[in-house]
Amino acid sequence: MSTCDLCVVRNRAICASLNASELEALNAIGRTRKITPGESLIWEGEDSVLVANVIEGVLKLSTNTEDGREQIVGVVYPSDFIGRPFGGTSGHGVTALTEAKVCVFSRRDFDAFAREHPSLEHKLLERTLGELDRTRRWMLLLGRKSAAEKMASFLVEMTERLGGSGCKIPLDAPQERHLTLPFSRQQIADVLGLTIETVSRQFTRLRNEGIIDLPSRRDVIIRDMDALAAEAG
Amino acid sequence: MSTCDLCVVRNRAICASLNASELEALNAIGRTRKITPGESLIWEGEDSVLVANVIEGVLKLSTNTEDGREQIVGVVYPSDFIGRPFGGTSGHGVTALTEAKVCVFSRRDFDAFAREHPSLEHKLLERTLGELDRTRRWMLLLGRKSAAEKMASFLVEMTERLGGSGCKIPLDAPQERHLTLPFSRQQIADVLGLTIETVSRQFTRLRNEGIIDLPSRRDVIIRDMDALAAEAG
DNA sequence: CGGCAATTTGACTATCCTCAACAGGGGTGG
DNA sequence: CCACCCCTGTTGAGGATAGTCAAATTGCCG
Repeated sequence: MSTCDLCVVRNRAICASLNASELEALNAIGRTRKITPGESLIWEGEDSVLVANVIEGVLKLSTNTEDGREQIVGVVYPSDFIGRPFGGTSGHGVTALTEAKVCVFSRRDFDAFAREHPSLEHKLLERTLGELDRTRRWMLLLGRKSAAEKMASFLVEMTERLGGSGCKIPLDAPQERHLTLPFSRQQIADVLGLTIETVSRQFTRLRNEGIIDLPSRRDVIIRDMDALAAEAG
Repeated sequence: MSTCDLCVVRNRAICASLNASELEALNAIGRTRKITPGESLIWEGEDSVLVANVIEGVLKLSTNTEDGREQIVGVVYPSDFIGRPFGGTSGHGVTALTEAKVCVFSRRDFDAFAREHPSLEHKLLERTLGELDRTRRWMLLLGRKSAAEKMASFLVEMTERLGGSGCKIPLDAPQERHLTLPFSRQQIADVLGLTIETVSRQFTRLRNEGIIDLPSRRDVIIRDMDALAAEAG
C-alpha cells in the first residue's frame, strides 16, 4: 500500500486521474515535505527544478520588482498543483503562508511521467485552464477596481475559498460567516496591489459601517454579506 | 490535401503535434472564419461553445465591471489558441483588434478530439502554462507599477511581440525600432489599467524626452530602447 | 471642404501613497 | 506573575499621482 492511499487530497488533486498501479509509480518518484510559514519552496527566476502538489496549508506565488515592491500573483490551497512543468524558469516564488505539507517531484521525473500518462496531463490541463481563468479575473480587480472594491472582492473570494471553516450556527444570522485569514495585512496589500495603510483603513471603515467584525488580527466575521458583495463592484 | 497544408501557422500552433492523417481529421471538424476589427468571436459570461486557433491578426481578451470599466486580460497573435475547452463559461470576451482569420471548432467536437490525441493536449498544456506565466507577470505591472513604468513596459513588450515588422536598416541607429500598434489609445489604457488621458500624456512625455517618435496615431518609433527598458522598472 | 471620431491638452480633484507617530498584544525573561 | 519589548497593525497629516471633466486640436473619410 502506497502512502498515497492515506492522502487527503488523493481524489481532488491531479492524482485522481491515476489507477492504483500508476499511483504507486508516481509515489515512487515523489516525497512529502513539510514547510513552515515564510519558508520558500521555489524562488523567482531560478530554473524550474521541482513541482509539487499541495496536501495541507496555504502558499503564495509572488513576484517582485527590482526595487522590492511585491505582487502576490496567486494563492494555492490543498489539492492545487505548483511549479512549472516542461522547462523554462519559474516566473514567481512559492512561499508558505501557513504550516504546509506538499508532495514534491523532481521536474524531470514528473515531466517524463506525465508524458506517459495522458490522463494525468489532461487533469493538469483542466487545472491550469481553471487557474488561468481565475488569474485573468483578478486582473480586472488589479487594473480597474478602487481600494474599497478590492477589499470587498477579497473578502468575498476568501469566504468562497476558505469555505465553512469554523462556521457559526446559521440560525438567527443566516449569512454570518467567520474567516481566519492566512494573510498578514502586508500580504493582503500585496494581493490587492495596495499599501498596508490603505488595507488597514478599509478594514476599520468596514468595521465602523457594521459590515464586518474584527475579533483578532487574523479573524474576520462578515456581518452583512450582501453589503460586501454590493461593494465588490 | 487538406487546407491545413497551406496554413501559415501549421508548424507553430497546437496543430504541430499532429501527423498528416490526424490533421485531416481535425480539419474535418473545423472551419476558417474571418473577423473584422471590433467584431467579437466570444462573449464574456456565455457558456463556452467554440474554441479556435488564430491564423492571422490580433485579438483582445477582455472583461468588464458591471458599470462598464474594461480590462484587457490578454492579447492573442497568430498561432495562439483561444477559448475554454472542457466545459465552463468563458470569463472574458474575445474581440478582433485587426482584420483576423481564425480556425474555429465547436467546443464539444474539439474536446472529444483532444481527449483522443494526447500529443495535442500536451501542446495545449504547454501553451496554457506559458500563457499563465505571461498573465502572472502582467499582474505585477497592474498591481505595482506607476503609469510611466506601465507605458515603458508596454512598449518593450510590444517590441518583442510584434518583432521585426518594418524594421529600419540598423546601421547608424542599431536599436531603433518601428512599431505599428494594433491598439487605439483607449485600448492601451484598457491593457494597462489607466485612463486614455494618462496614456496620451505619457506618450507626449516620452516624445518630448526624445525616447520615442510618434509619426502617426498607430505608429511608434523607439529612439532609445535602453532608456525605455530602464523606465520599465 | 466639412463632419466626425480619436486624441491631446488644460485645469482641477480625489484617491491612494508616504512618512511619521502611536497602540496593541503576544511572548520572553526577570 | 508581571513588566517589558518587539513586531504588527492603526491612525493621522500632508502630498503626489493619476483620474475627471471640459475644451481644443488633429487627422481621417466622405
